[in-house]
Amino acid sequence: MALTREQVVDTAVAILRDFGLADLSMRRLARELDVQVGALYWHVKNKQELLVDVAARLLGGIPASGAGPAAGRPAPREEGGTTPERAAVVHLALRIRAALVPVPDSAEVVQLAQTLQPAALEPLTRLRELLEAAGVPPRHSGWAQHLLLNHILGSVAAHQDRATLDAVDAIGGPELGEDAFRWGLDAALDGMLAPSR
Amino acid sequence: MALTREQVVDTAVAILRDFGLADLSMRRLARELDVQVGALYWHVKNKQELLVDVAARLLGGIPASGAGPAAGRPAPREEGGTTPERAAVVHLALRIRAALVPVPDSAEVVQLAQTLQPAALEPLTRLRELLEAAGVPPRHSGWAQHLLLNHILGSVAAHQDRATLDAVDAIGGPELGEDAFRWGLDAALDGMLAPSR
DNA sequence: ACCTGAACACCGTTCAAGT
DNA sequence: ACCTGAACACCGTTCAAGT
Repeated sequence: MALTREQVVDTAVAILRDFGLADLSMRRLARELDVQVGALYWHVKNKQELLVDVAARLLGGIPASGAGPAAGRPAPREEGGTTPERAAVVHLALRIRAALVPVPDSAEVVQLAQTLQPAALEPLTRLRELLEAAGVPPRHSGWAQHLLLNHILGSVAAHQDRATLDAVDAIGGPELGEDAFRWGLDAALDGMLAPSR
Repeated sequence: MALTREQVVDTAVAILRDFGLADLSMRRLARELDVQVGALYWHVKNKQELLVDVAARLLGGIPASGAGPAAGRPAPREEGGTTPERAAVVHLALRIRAALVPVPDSAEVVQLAQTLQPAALEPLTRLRELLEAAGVPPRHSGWAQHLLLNHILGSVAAHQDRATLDAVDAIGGPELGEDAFRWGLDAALDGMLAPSR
């Protein structure tokens, strides 16, 4: 039976997950699927388009989660210094990070997809909506979204590079695990949600 | 006369600046220098090492600037809500961004260099020192440095991708210029320098 | 509609051999 | 010490031709 685009994307994700981006070539992909390279180009325009699909699949498993749309009215401050809307942002950010951390070079792939087709990555647009619900004014929510996304992707990349470098050479630098991520996330949110802004 | 490592790095920077990372191949570099490819490998271990040197040169032009070492004692709060130490951080971040923005794909190159040889990029270690001087506790300054660096590199990359995509296709998304950068920088610093942290 | 075979124009890296 | 020539093992993309 005929090859499908889904098979192509599935296999691409599998190669990325198991061997990293350097091994995710069109030729390797074709070999894995037992077809000639040219066959792939009937299902996919080019490699970039394929990587956008890969990124979408990586983030596709993230559920909509609770914390529904309470946009419009300003977020109420709670006694603990946080709000449910802010907690929803934190929760989504952690989910995105958790989805990417186990997949090598996923940060690079997501960044490419984000610049090529921002609308294709639903969880990232949701992040922006949640930021607005948490109190970031709409004229700044795009900036806020980018700040958080850079933090997430930077954290994922550093974490993975750390892991591979440790296995090879063992050089310096701070740990940059989930603790560092939460610290930066909280700091950024504190700043972005400050009453002055 | 003989080729030098400086010539190799200089020419690599020139290619990056004029044509981008996709055109910066060892073969193209050799052609530009009128030598065979193999000759490059006498002066440079491999392409990654070369790119570390390229990144160092891109950031090398940034002067030490004022705001000397006032580390140790806590930063005094001023009436304007800012301190000279904080201003020094902002100033350096803007200098780094300004140095990278005109060079295509420079964010990618710097990120690679930063993970490969963090100590090779002096302005980035200085950024960490300035953050400590501004009040970030040493156990968090590595995290803070990474948060700011991700913001800088993300801003540079988005700005450049924007420019190239606009020339081709014209798709959506926020502007993400220097205004966005300063907004995120101020927000992040507000959070990181908050008394609670 | 879907795929093969083969080509085009590239890569990074190595290394014997030359000067 | 410094470089050439040539090879090895790859790339992404295109496209006539087959079924």
